[in-house]
Amino acid sequence: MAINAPEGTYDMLSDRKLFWEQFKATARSVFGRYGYVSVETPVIERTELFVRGIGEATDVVSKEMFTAISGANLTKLLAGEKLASKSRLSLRPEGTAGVVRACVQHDLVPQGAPPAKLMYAGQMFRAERPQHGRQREFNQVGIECLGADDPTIDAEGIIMLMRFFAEVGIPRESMTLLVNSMGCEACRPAYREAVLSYMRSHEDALCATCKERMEMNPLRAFDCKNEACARIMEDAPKISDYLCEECAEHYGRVKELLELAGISFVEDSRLVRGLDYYTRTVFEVQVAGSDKAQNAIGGGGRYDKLAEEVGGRPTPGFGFALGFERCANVLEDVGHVFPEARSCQVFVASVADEVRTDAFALTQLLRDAGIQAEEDHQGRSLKSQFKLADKLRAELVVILGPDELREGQVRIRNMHTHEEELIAKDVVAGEIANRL
RNA sequence: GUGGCUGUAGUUCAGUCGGCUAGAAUGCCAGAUUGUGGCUCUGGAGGUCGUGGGUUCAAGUCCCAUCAGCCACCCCA
Repeated sequence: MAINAPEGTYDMLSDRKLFWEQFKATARSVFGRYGYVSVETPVIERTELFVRGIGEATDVVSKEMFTAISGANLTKLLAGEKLASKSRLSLRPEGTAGVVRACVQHDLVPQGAPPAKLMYAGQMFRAERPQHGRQREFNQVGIECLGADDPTIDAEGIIMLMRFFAEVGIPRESMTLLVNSMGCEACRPAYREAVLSYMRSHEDALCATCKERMEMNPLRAFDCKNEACARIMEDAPKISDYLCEECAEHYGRVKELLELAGISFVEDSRLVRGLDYYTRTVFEVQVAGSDKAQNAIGGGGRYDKLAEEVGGRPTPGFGFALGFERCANVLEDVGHVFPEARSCQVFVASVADEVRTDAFALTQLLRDAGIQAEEDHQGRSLKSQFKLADKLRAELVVILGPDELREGQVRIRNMHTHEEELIAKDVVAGEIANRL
């Protein structure tokens, strides 16, 4: 019985893999200009980290995490025994918690230090039913900046995200940047109360799920796609009216800096991120004109309380994540030409079996000279070897024939111009390198 | 987790009311006089009909289960 890849996962085959590598390289290049350096944290973390960091009540933690259980512990668990805290592991559903954990663990932001600017790229896992733009295993690129609460961090972060999208080829006009401020621990409670009492006064018209989340997290009602709820929430209290002086100033400065940089954005007071750790700035980049449900290709914000939440000293933070697969979907929609993995610059063709050993030796020689070279491994006819070279999109074919070899020469054919020339065998590597 | 649609050569798809050896296109392979690719022509190979049960004289076709895909809800990048 053939076994295929699990639900919601996919094999990244050569062309896709090449694009992913280029995508990451572009990220390193763009983010590197802003001082961000690459790190890699474990794909598994202690479940506790996500519960405390992201929030127990969030959907991501309460129903979308993959829990990892090592061999013997599974038996324990099935027998009804409890696992030691250190054995409770989960596949990461997002990247921020792990990076912040690493910052705290290695004290990357000691007293008086400049902010730590880190980027990462890798798989994330969420146990959801897959659909367009949503996989159970997917790839994200993200950044985290810890140790500075200055609005310039937020602004430059958003700017560089937009620069990155532009650089990978997503047209600016197809993207909408939404920004909002969620306030801080000083001003959010009052706002939360205001929304709650507003919702209570309209409780009858709200959908069932919104009624449910009223007590748990009323702000989430802003995300509801139910039309009646959306209409009601339209007139709900606005966070902007409740921000404390510091938060209002911070938010105002972020917007000012974005405008200064010529980044257009839309203020959206309904934008509330689903992860508990966000404070102050939140933002999301949506793709316009998409009839698909998942239209957010990147998002993030400020999380000034997260480091404390995972046991560190108070350290302000800012970060965002962007979805690789979602970006690829958008690029497909706009007709982007994706790179194709190529494995052969030069093909070494044998005219007769007696020269196969020479062909083998020459192929190795070319590879040692740094040239991507390939030969026939299936005893194909010369004609078929040319067809193969054509399919591999070789630029040059070296033709080894008994006649030429007797003269110490080989023939080189340019596959684009069809021109052929004779070259002395002992200088062939150099001559070929010159022609590539 | 809930719901809808789908699963037939490598790929995209036909396959009637359940009925003979499951087809096409494309791709692949081999030829079209001497040692040369793309175009054309000719020929060839390639199918556990997702998987496992069931109904039937007979199942790609009907039923059940299961796996996977697509899409939506929920939620998120």
